[in-house]
Amino acid sequence: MDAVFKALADASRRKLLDELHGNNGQTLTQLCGHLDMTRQAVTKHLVLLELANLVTVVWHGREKLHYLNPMPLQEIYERWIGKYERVSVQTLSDLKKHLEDQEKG
Amino acid sequence: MDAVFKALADASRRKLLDELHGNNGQTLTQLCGHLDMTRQAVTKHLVLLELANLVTVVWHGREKLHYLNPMPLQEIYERWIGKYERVSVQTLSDLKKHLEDQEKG
DNA sequence: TTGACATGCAACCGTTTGGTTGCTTATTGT
DNA sequence: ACAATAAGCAACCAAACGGTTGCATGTCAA
Repeated sequence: MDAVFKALADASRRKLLDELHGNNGQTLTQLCGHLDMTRQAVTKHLVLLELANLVTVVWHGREKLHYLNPMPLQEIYERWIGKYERVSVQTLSDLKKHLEDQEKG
Repeated sequence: MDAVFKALADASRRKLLDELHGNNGQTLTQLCGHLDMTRQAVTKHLVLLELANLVTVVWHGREKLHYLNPMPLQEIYERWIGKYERVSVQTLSDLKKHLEDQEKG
């Protein structure tokens, strides 16, 4: 879980996921074309994505094909974000107003 | 968006959100009770959560009350995670198998 | 076979992060 | 009035992060 959140914390890595979402199975050099940094930097980002299981690699000769794996994202939603759904947004603004009025009066 | 992902990247901060989810409106010292670090460290975490708009603060005398705001989480789901929902998980394993068979034969 | 191409590995570097300590300020309750 | 409580501010530190450069390895195609 921590690895997934960490992986998502960087904009370049989210961009890589976006690229694969648009065109799955790209090679490393293809992915490098979308980002303004060296191949090695992209490699490092991809390693983190692989560790988080967000990207799976298939070697094809000398080419490394990258595939998006959305499973961890669904898990994060189901097991983490989902539980915050029922927190009332109204509750907060109501309470804030209440306290402010209380201090004035 | 980036601030939210960054805020969620740390386990201590996610724990703080969890604590507020269980018991909303806690003071700073209350929140410190749940984490094994100094008050100042917790403050820093809370600042990031506030910047990400995940936590809203209401001052009440000398006490700082913290409230969970789940809105950014819902936005992340709707505007980011949601779009990955339709990526077929099957596609990947199928392709992987295909390529592996291809290389053997 | 050999050159070009796709990738890996390792060392290095500045900045950010997560935490600490020490001190200050402001509110509260007796 | 004053001691205790709740919190803020600033400096400092080690480790992690995001990126670079230089070189090595393996595969393909002419």
